[in-house]
Amino acid sequence: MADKMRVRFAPSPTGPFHIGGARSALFNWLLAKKDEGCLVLRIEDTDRERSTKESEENIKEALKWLGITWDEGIDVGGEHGPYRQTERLHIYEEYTKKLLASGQAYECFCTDEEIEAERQALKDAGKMPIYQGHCRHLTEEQKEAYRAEGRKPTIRFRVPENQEIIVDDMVRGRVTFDSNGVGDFVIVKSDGIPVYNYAVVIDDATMEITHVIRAEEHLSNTPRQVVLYEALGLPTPRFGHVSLILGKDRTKMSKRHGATSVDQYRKLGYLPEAIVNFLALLGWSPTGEEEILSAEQLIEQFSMDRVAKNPAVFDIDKLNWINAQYMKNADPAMICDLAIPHLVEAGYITEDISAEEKAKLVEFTAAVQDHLSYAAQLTELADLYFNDAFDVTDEEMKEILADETVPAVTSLFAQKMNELEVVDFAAVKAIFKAIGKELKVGGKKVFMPLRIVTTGQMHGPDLAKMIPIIGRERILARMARTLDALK
RNA sequence: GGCGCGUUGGUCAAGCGGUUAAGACACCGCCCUUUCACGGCGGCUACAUGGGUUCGAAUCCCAUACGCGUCACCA
Repeated sequence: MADKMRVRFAPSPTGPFHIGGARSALFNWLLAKKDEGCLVLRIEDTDRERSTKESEENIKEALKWLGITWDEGIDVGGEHGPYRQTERLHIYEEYTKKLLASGQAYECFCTDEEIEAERQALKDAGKMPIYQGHCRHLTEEQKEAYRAEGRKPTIRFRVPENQEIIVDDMVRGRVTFDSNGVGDFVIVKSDGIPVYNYAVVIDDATMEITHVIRAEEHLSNTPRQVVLYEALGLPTPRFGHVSLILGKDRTKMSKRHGATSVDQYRKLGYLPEAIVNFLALLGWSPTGEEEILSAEQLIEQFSMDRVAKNPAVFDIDKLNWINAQYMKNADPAMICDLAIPHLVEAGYITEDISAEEKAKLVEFTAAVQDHLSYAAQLTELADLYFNDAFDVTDEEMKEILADETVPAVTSLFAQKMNELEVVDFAAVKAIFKAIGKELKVGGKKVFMPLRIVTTGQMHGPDLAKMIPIIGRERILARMARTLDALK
């Protein structure tokens, strides 16, 4: 095709922006970037009950945060606007008139109750619960009678019978459906608002979308759309249905599976590059063996024929690992900023933290950032830095402190610390070395007691790094206090 | 229930008729580090089942099982 590729992302603003939506957006974006095509952002807000302005904002913010930019659509404009479905009602109306005039669509006066009863009866009889066409051939008199009753019609599309509907899918291959299994479906609700399956067709066609990349849950809807493209005489785009993202229990990701919105990950202190990297790997795989890939690399390598058919389970361990890779090279001040709300919430600091305290905290962050999967985890290490009043109750720790070498090690440590002019990493490291040498005890017998006595923990970041950050005063006070308590 | 899609290790996955069935995460072990981590090295574990087609099948076909999606005046 000579024309450039035009793809779109068309979320409905009905809740927090889901991680699955982010992946769909990402795939479209990667494809557009790769082919120097155009990504359109359209808002599908025909569900007026559930659509909110906040959700729309949330989606835009999340996309921007992830670095997914759109070339055309809400906010940025373009030649195919407007880009919000509720602002396009007049466009749909034109097409509806044509369909009605040609008899390809008709008014349906059935009530919810009638439809429901019919559906139930069919189900009970073990048949397909599709609309039986009760209103297919109403006369003008019958319609008038219904109107006089106060019934407001919906508009149904007359689905052609005995047709094989073919969807040539970029990821699934050729999928065929029988038109008899579809049933006349509603295209315009009784309030005059078009239904998703209808609006999406007109929008994609009039926006000249060439490739529709979306989640697999839409595959079963596609025959309806194909049949509409044909009826409207509009060009059908290429489809690509990407499989779903599942939770640990192999069902569609939902609240039960923990954090599911982009926002939640952002707040926990995950980095956008890591999320993008992780999402790209969920359902797509690179040719090479390297899995840590920048957006530029992803764009270069991305292609639809490497998109997997099978659904993928969201693996938080892998996300954590990928994020940790990006965290290592990240600016400690930034990580610290991301962690601060969590430190406040955990009660370690208050929001009005001084510049001096903040600087210390950044130092601390720098010392531990290799240990973090995401910024909020800093709270798990925060005791190290903030808690001067820990108690040693753990039996294993007590045992280590009961060793005969401990008194000598601790007192020599205190002495050497006090003699120090500058307390820095090299100096502390030298002290450890000297203690081991002078007392002829192994590394473990030097480090473990001192670690426990100064931090109340058995594991943690490099002690020689931590001591200068916590400071001589506090370190020695902690040690004295702990030793005292054990007597 | 109808229709549709899927099924390679615990997880993500490569594989497109002939491979010792890649790689990554997790897990385990070893090394490095006089602690802890990081890092390095190594190990563990897989083609859902049953029939075909073929000289040869993880790869092609058909059944079965299981999972998921969809059948709204939601998107």
